[in-house]
Amino acid sequence: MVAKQPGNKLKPRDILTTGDIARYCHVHFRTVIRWIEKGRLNAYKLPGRGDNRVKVEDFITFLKDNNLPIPEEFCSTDKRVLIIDDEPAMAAAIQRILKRAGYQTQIAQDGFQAGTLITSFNPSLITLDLSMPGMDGFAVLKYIRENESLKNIKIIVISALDDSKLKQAKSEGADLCISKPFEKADLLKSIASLTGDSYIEK
Amino acid sequence: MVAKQPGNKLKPRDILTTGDIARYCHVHFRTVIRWIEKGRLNAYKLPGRGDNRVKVEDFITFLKDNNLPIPEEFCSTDKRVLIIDDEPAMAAAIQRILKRAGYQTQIAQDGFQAGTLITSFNPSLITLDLSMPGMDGFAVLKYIRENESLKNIKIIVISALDDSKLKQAKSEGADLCISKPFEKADLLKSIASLTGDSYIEK
DNA sequence: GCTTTTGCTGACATTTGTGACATTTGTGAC
DNA sequence: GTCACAAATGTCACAAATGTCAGCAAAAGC
Repeated sequence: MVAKQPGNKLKPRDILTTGDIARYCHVHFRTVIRWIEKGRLNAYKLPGRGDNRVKVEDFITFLKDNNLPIPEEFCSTDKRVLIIDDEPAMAAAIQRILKRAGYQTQIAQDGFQAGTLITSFNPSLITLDLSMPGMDGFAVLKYIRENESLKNIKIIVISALDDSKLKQAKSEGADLCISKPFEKADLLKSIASLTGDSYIEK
Repeated sequence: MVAKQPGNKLKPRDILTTGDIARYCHVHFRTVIRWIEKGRLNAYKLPGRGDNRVKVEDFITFLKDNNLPIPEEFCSTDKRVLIIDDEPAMAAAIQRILKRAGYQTQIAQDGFQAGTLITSFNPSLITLDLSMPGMDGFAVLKYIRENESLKNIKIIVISALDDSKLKQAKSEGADLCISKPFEKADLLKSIASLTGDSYIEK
């Protein structure tokens, strides 16, 4: 039982070296250093020789900014879905469908939970039930769209409300609306269209 | 700066080992020892084997000197207070008092905002109005206390509710209760007692 | 008392930064 | 098309920093 402390192994790598990035991008690490020097890629330096270290989020930002393909290891961040629904049965149903399709999911049953999870779970997409007691779905829409760090989150409204309300939701920031009851395939297709995944019929 | 509450189970770390620093910096502890040997990082040695120990303030100084990112655990030494209140006037009043006393503040006007801010603003203390339409203050208390990453946040309940409700709040996780209307000094004293700051009468 | 974990040391392997220089790529003019 | 030119990228050798490993002993837990 020597060495190899779990703490040093960083399973989910969140700090990268220039060499790591060179391998991911299939370029020479010298090139990576030049990207850093020119400020294209955000990094910080270790004391000694000045070795560069890059946070994964900075790397992802860099990749997105330059339309580079994102390595699979980091794609998991793109498959996180937050389900906002106060009815446990409905939330569980949505969760089951999404989990089976390979998405990571979390359920929020009220506004406070939704808020904590949206910043800590960091989903790339949320499903939002508009008609929840004690929570104004439209306010959530508005807040997300006006918040710089959240505005890129895709939002699918799932609701039993009438068409005029759904139209309003779209105008206030929802990317898509699905009316209850819905088909499993509809949900998966909608998500796939927003995340850029391909939807495979089963 | 460190809270010394009698009920505080989690002893705040103010002395670090090389292993701790290695984990924080995502570096091998051998490297940390070399930083110490070269005098880049201030440390002292224990008698026996000569184990290195680093004071948190020295570590922070080291991080700042070298522009390294500071782990979140050490950011919480800041005086960040989240004010959860749906009445803009009341929230603004509390904010004014706290700002003048040197605290960083943010206001959440509903549960969703409170949730997003509690994980993104990362406050070390929150003031919570229990009686807010559309949000159950007790549910918020419960959620915070049951959540591993939030449970260390201090909570001051500010409410016009009767004593039995305030007692209930305390039993469900509130550190202190203040009944409306309150004196400015009461609020500041309460906060100071929870954060370990000293309260200076003006 | 015991066992397990953690930290130090020294030797060695690997990675990274730097500078100089070669090669490739993109662009616009002809 | 091709030519010249600039910019980006790759290559190389060297030095320095960092990582790895094994053995040992102290520290921590029980």
